[in-house]
Amino acid sequence: MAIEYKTRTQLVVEILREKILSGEIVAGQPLRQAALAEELNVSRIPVREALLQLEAEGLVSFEPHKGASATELNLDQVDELFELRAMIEGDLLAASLVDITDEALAQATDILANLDSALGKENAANTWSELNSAFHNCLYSGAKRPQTADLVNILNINADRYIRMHLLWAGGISKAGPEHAELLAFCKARDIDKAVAKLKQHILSSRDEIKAFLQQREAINT
Amino acid sequence: MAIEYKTRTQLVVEILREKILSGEIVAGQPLRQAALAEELNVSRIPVREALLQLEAEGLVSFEPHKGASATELNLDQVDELFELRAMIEGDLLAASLVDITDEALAQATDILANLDSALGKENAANTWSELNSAFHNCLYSGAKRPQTADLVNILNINADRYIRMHLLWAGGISKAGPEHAELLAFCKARDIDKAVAKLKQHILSSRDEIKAFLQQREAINT
DNA sequence: TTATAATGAATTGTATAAAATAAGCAATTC
DNA sequence: GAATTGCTTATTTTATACAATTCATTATAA
Repeated sequence: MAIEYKTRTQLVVEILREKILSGEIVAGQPLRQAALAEELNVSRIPVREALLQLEAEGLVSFEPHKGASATELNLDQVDELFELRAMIEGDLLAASLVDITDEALAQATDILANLDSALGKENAANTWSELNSAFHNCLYSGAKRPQTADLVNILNINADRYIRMHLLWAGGISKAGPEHAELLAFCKARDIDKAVAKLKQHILSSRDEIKAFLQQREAINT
Repeated sequence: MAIEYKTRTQLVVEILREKILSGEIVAGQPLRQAALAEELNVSRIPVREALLQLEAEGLVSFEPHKGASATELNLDQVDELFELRAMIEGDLLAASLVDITDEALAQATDILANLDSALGKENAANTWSELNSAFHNCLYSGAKRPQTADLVNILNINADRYIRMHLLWAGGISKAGPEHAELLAFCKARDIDKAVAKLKQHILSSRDEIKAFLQQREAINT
């Protein structure tokens, strides 16, 4: 595998994205260009460009002359985000299952095994969400829809913030394990309707768990 | 009305976006930072940042150390893009019609009148696509879904490139006029199912016209 | 002849310095 | 004393200068 060169901007994007997703950078907190530049030992230009890219991903908001901050997490966004995901990913899965390869399904099976064993271990939230993305992307690999796949990835980066928070504080999405298994079974049977229904239900049930958790937290913090 | 300050980057974004949408910057053509900077009388930094933003919108592709270029238009993308739009905008319209205001519907009626009279006049492509966006956004105004609305806008910016090209070369989307009128009638009757079906059919029929046109052009150019 | 390495011009990426802007505080006016 | 104006400072935005990379071209060797 070829090692790929990365510009400083790309590196800064990855570092900041990870810090935001993991919660190390807390929502709302201002992101000072000079401070980040010094901390990461680069100039402010790559920091600026990285912040701009993260804004496009929805993780950062950027106001002219006022600077950037990690976007806040809130209940209304969860609804919108997860419903968008259910709709788009459902459509993508349907398109994918028409001619998904057996290799892709076998790979998904492998990932699922790792996913189950990841829970409870060190750094569970990070590895879990990475494997979770890999699992879903694997199922979507049959659809030749690069633009839709890109869009799904952006939405998932945002959903990831909530999922990781939930994993971290509540220990996990309780129903995810069995739901993944059922989903994969329907995919292997090439039962498109049932697979899509299960996927949508899976996404919406994680939404419900996350919303319930957020509501609980909000109640405590008031 | 308050005058709003704009950074150079924002101005460059707007100028370049318009040039790409209007076809003045042709797809595939490399966008040299130094040349653009000199032409617009700014330094390369705002040009770079503008190009990055346009990449996030999908109008430009940016490869490290190789530079930027306006993305190419092609048939496969049309399919994906317009099908995504049909699905997402259909969903958004359904959510909107539940509690859309009469003012919004009246405004849509006004816009529609202007839309019909815009065809054939000078700069038809530009004003038409602007009014077209305004019309659709008006119908979606009842849905309180800011994230989805943002997404729809990004998709529409991309679709705009094809629509304008088609308007410019073929004189217009032939069925758009009557379809808009029917759509608005269903909305006023608050018939959600029929309105959504009409909207989807409207988006997909413009897709078909554009695809047919592109295929024709491809056939000529080979 | 062909493949490979060296060269240099063009271009992008990054650092640093200068300019522009916003927000808060002091000075002034009414 | 309230409101406005003018400064001060922190921060962002932009310009300029330099470093790194790519790509095309030429030179060299097998």
